[in-house]
Amino acid sequence: MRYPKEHKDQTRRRVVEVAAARFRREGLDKVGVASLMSEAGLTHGGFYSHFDSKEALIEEVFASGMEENFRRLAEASEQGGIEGLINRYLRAGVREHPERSCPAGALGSEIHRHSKGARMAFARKLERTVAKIRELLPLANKDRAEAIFAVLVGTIQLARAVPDLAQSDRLLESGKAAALALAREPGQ
Amino acid sequence: MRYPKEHKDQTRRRVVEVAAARFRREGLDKVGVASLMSEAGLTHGGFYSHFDSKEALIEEVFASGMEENFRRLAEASEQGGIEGLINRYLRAGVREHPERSCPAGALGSEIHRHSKGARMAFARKLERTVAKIRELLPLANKDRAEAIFAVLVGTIQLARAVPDLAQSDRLLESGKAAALALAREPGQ
DNA sequence: TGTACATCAGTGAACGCGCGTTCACTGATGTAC
DNA sequence: TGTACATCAGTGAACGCGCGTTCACTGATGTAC
Repeated sequence: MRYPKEHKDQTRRRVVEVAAARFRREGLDKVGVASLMSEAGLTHGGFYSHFDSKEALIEEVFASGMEENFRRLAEASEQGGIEGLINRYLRAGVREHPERSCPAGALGSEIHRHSKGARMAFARKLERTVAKIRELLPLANKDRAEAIFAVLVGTIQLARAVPDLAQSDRLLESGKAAALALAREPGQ
Repeated sequence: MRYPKEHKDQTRRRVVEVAAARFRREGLDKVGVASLMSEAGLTHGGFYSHFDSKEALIEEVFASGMEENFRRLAEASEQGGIEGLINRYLRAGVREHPERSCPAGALGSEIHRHSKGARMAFARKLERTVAKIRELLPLANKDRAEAIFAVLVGTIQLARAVPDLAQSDRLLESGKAAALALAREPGQ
């Protein structure tokens, strides 16, 4: 078929994008290579001319996919500082759409079972997000950046897991209030 | 073979126990019925005289399994109050042994993809754990119980996901300090 | 300008494997007579 | 007390299915002459 030279890169990026969404919604294990490729408009055989294995795709997704989420959080913080970021992260709409949400929230408990490469890529993303939070904090509270992120991750997961909407909403509110308290109240 | 009357119940409990450990270590999807039964000393065919489906076992595990973890947290809080509970939850040893750890930490991001029954059973466990935390808090901070639990869940997951031990240790320390701050510092 | 050929992204059949589930069967023991 | 039979927890072969991966092939287009 001989495509224009940038064609293969475009295809690869499309597969990564599709995977980034599907993985977050359905989990890393539940999404098959064939269904991924077909959603990208291709057949499954071609997968291996782009990636060595499914695990290699997972690494790529953690390394270069899921950027929309970080961008959205950064934007929200430009408008509303740390409070803007917190509210954006724990919006009710985010609970219903894991496919566009934070990787740590969507896949947190699965990552440790994957390759070193995937975990390293995840760790780099985590560091960057924590750094973003840290720069929004007053000097005395900078060492709480990791924990603030942990409240957000834990809260969105619990809010998704619980089937009762009222209980879920309460979890979100409690998480927002506590994350904000950690950001603003003076440390010991 | 005709076994004594309490035999079947014992077998069922053994399967639930094995599943509770394996699920937390390997994930709900990665553990097969056959391997579960063989670890319980049985063949896979017998599974369906105990449970309607694998999903029914998952519900049972959330409903009645994983009790050791709650008991351990309750014990730690009898000795050391909320600080004892927090330190127990975020011990380095817990990071290395998801199979005996908190279901929310080990499976948090997978639960929302499962049956209503499983999610309801999880929600009940969550409520009980949050109530336990709440009773350890000073009056002014009782509404932070959910968020304190969320820090613990988020922190243990991030600490497990990250491959660098130093980064992981930092996450645990930050989580402990923040959870304690939420418990002790006066609310707004 | 026209023809022959090399390239290579993508195709689709095939692989071995483990999954969840079904079902006819086994055989030790409790129960009925 | 001794024998015949019912029970039922557990067995293991078989099912259809989707998985990740391999590989010989296709065929439109860029390149060489």
